[in-house]
Amino acid sequence: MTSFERFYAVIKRIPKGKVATYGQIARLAGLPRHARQVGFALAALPERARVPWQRVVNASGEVSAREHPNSQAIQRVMLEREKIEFDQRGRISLAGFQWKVRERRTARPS
DNA sequence: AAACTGACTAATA
DNA sequence: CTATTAGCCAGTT
Repeated sequence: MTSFERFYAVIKRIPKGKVATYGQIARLAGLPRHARQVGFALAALPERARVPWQRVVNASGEVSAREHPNSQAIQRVMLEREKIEFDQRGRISLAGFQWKVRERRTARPS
């Protein structure tokens, strides 16, 4: 399994209406400090893949810039369509919209 | 094989 | 709050 596929698997679990950061994806995939690789994986993502790539934003809660600015706008529209709100500066409140998930846990909490 | 390149981040000023 | 910087690391040249 490639690291890309591990990232995709995590991203697929992001619920509609929530977002996750690149670093968060990397950590959940078991590959800490691979945030940049996550972005790279998304850039390489084939259009046909059913991966909610639009739900991945940077640690500041904004849609990251990229080579083709167009898809950036598309991403925002897709998120707004999921009822995610942007402030005047184009940022999402992570406090309210970030996907919070329990990290892997080995022991059972009684 | 060495250099370059990011859809990144946390720390610092 | 914004701007800069130094880490980061696999895929591409």
